[in-house]
Amino acid sequence: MNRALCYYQVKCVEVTAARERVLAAAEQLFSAHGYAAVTLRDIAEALDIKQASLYYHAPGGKEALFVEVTLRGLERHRAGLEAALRTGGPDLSGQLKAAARWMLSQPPMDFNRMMRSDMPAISAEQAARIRAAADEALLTPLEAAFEAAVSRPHAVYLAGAFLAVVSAIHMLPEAFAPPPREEMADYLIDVLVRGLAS
Amino acid sequence: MNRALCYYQVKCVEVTAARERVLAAAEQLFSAHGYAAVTLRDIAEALDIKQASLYYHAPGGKEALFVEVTLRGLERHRAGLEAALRTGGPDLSGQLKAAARWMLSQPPMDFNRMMRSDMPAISAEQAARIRAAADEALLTPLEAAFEAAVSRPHAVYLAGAFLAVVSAIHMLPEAFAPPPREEMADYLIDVLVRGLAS
DNA sequence: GTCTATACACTGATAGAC
DNA sequence: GTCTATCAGTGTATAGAC
Repeated sequence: MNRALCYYQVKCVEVTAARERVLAAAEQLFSAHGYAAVTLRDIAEALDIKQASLYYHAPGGKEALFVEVTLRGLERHRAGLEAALRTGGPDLSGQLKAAARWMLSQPPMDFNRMMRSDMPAISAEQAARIRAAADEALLTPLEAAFEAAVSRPHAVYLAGAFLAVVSAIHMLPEAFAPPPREEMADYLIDVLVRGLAS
Repeated sequence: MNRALCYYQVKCVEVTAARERVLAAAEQLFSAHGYAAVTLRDIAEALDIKQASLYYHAPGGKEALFVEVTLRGLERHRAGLEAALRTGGPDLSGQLKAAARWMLSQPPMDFNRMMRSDMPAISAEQAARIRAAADEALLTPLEAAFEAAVSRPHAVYLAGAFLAVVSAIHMLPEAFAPPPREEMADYLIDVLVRGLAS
């Protein structure tokens, strides 16, 4: 992407490495606080550069930067989530625990906030792209896993509930999460699979 | 509150009624899109007045307005949630379904976004007040209900998971929620209580 | 690649007329 | 109660030096 900036291989390495720092900082801040709450100065400050310098790496401006890192993050989520579900073992419980571990290893994504606060703030076309990517990256693979494991209608509800709970665990403030978040997730997955009374 | 504005009873009625409109519009917008994403002009536009006119009803400005409607909303949630849990019947399932119905009847609150995006944008003291109110209004009553019904550790995890799922259902875009949200909530509560295999 | 300087729009907030 | 007018501060974005 944006290979136009890279004329020689040796140069390209440097360019993409520097650009990576920008994208990573932007992704971290956007995913943590949302599009409206994060300013370009916040991102620049995290990189210890000035706001205007961001335009060298992200000539498209704030919205394009947000869309790029969000789509990138969703694509990474899709790949990691599908891999986790595939390698999590034959039973649903193990698959879900692997999926939760994967999600907890990534920068937290607040899908509710993305849909209700971030999407209305950007152009309709870009919002539609992100919506579709989020659907394919998160809901679809989880829905398939539930569908394959339990004979129940509305597997998509279960996928959505799973996503909501894991996201909520991920976004707990540090003060509220002294036990590892993975343990919380495992605990709640056991409840989901076996029921409260077990 | 702010009774200083009311000198006569007859005047007071008008004042509080007009003020109510402002608070309701502010609460709706803030709770839907978050503190940073909503401008005073957005609120004024929803009321069909000019931005400066808001300062008659909310002399404290944007942050004070946000804190007031948020605390008000949380207090309403606390009262309604406790009532629902009390009147939901003897079994946990009925209590949770009543609680979900209550929450779905209210303007949706995105607690994750509140904690991660809205709180950092306001003063630390006000943020602490809201955090404490949210804890007491939502987590505490639900935790007590789980604790009373099932002999399990970590009832607070279950309370948090319940909140996350109901909030997520509440915030689904209309396009994704043709079946009544109450049915989704009931479905997922049944899964929670009885387990996936049932 | 990063900087300074700056243009321009938007936002929160105040003052004062009606 | 609501308005117009206005201001300072902030945010995005561009131009150009180094």
